Amino acid sequence: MSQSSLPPLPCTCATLRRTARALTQLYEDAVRPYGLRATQFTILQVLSLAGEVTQGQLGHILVMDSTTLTRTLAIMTRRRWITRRRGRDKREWQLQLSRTGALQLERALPAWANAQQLVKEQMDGGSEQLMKLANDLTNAITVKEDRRDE
Amino acid sequence: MSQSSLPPLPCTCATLRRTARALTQLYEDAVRPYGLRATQFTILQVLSLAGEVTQGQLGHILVMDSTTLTRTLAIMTRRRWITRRRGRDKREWQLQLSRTGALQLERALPAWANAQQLVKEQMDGGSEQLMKLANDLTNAITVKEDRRDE
DNA sequence: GCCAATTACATGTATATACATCTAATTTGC
DNA sequence: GCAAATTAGATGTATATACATGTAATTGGC
Repeated sequence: MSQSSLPPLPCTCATLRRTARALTQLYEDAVRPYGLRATQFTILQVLSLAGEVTQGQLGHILVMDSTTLTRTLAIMTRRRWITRRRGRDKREWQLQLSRTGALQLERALPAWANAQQLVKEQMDGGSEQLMKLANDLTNAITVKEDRRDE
Repeated sequence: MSQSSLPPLPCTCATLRRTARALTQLYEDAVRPYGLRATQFTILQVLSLAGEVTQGQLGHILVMDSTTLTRTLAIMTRRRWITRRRGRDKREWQLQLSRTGALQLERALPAWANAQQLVKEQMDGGSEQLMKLANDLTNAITVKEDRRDE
């Protein structure tokens, strides 16, 4: 089994980027009917779990440059999936899932769960292992200065 | 150990995309002094290993849309890292690493090896496991129609 | 061999992504 | 409390990425 049709790559980064592309195709096929991209779905889901967070905190959680989020959040705010208000610190935005956004997430959730289920089945128990290793690596290489919040 | 500073994400796709972003930062920091992006380095390395391939074959290997490669290859061809010539089938391009490209790869290789080594150390033996699981998943979800070449 | 279907790549468009640089707000030293 | 240093996010720019669609070449059916 596992009759490799893809040549292995010598580079860990290239390998994980390739897997991310493959997964992105699978998941975007799933949520496309709801007008969502992978990143957008992820942000909806994270906001739903995390409640109110600043743009910078969201960037930390996703290991994504805060200025990258400026563009994606602009799209999502325009579509009224997210509400933003200034925090006590007037430089930062407090972000929250709007009712529309929560509804949007709810609608797409079954399609996402299907993709998620398919991955679990294909990996035959290995998906938890994969997630754990991926998270260990992310934690290990994500710069420590990013901590201070806890 | 492994005092998780990052919250786990419920989504396999989001998790792997996050890891890919973290890895990309590490590896791009390494090869940036040589004017290379992660994707560009990967293409140099793959061409060095694979010899002459068509654009479509390269897309299969990287699980990347062939039309995406059009843009990246245009950049790399402009910089003379790659030579393209029409194949017997005049629709396709036969791609090859140029001497300049091979030199470019050679120059950046030690910096890449450092990043690679750092990942290996951080993962304490788990990096092979991670690569294997990632490749299994990629093979499992990559559409089978993509085979015919072997 | 011809026409229809398919294939390989190009192009238009939208989003994702990061870095350099900029501005405004906050924090730190004194 | 003020000036200097830092921080949060915005903006300009370049690349990465995929999909829809277009064009030219190839293949398949007859």
